[in-house]
Amino acid sequence: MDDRLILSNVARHVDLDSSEAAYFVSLLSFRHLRKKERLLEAGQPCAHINFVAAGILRAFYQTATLREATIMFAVADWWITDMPCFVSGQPAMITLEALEDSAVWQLSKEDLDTLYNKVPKFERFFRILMQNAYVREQLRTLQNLSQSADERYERFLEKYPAFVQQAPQKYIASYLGITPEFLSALRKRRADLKLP
Amino acid sequence: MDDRLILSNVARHVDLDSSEAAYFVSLLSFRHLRKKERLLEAGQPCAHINFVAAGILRAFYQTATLREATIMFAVADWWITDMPCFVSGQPAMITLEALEDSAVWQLSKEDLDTLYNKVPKFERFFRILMQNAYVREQLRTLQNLSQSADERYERFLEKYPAFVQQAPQKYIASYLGITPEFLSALRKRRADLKLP
DNA sequence: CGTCTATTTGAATGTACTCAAAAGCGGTGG
DNA sequence: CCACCGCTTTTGAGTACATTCAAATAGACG
Repeated sequence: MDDRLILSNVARHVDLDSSEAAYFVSLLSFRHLRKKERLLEAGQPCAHINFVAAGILRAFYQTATLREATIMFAVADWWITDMPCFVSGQPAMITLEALEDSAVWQLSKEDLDTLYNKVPKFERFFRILMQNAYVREQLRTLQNLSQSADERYERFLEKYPAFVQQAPQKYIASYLGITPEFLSALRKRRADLKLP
Repeated sequence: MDDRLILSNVARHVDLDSSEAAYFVSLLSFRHLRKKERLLEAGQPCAHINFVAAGILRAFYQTATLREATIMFAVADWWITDMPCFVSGQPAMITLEALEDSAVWQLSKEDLDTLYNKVPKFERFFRILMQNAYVREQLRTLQNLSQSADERYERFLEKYPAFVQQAPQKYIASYLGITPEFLSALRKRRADLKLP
């Protein structure tokens, strides 16, 4: 399997020598996913953190009223898991599903704990990863609080043009916290304003 | 100054020997804040991460329409800063204000970077801190997306009873993403349902 | 006590949702 | 190759949740 992408991802924040890199790679397992296949199902134990090697995944939460809230999308070069449950050991609350044929590297919680102890550089790596994730999530909260659905959609288009290509509209709506019908109406209004 | 609280906070995740603890404390500076005094003002450089030793702080963002979005509250034993700007070096987007007379320990970005290198255990400590912050923020996003204002207020009461005592209602409203008038109406409705 | 700010109240408005149905689109099998 | 099936997106009418604005009331602090 081609481990260059994940190694270059790690190399963005820490320098590994070749034996550290080899050890890290030895802990990973590679997995293919068909479109609509699930990497994690709500209720199951969340034992892995996943690095997307190819394709696109979606993390979503099934609400009480049988609706879905999309937590995040992850394309190649992104990490994704149910972090609350990965950390706490509780059963997963979210489901991870492939939006198209995809491939991931998986690292188990036990192996990650071992890795932290054997190669402490990974403490730094995941510290930076968590820090960035926190920052992204906080900015998202800020936008949810201070902006209208229309503005949030605008920011989403700017920030994640890749997702707009690859994710069905109804999932984008559920990421923005609006109904698909309303997103459709927003888009129509935008088109009417700009084209004629 | 009494450094026991901050040392016990660190001790929750990593064990420091006495020289490491002494070194850590030597990097901290202590600061008192009067009620309404600001520890950080939007537009200024965000040079410090802060540990609340006493009192309560609020982090808020001033929106385009001159309204405020409350990002978080922090009581004693919590860490707070404008993380996006602390990390990136950009000018602060948020303001940190004391809701009552308070006291904080401050650690500068440069000193923290030095600390990471001299005492790598702090990589682990802040990795866990960032991880917890990310998890909290993601759960908040989830609630914002999937719950009504009424439910969000209910969860807030359960999760942060301390804040409800200490923060004025209008700030709680702006944390929940609703207007003070609407929170007042919600509370009235709750009272009418439960008391008679 | 008086002033200033926070909270409450109420009416009118707007933003986003629900429900239902039609139209569009993609994949699959005949 | 195209016709059909299932799923996504669009459209529209009626409704609910939350906001705005204005004014009254209540609380905090000097």
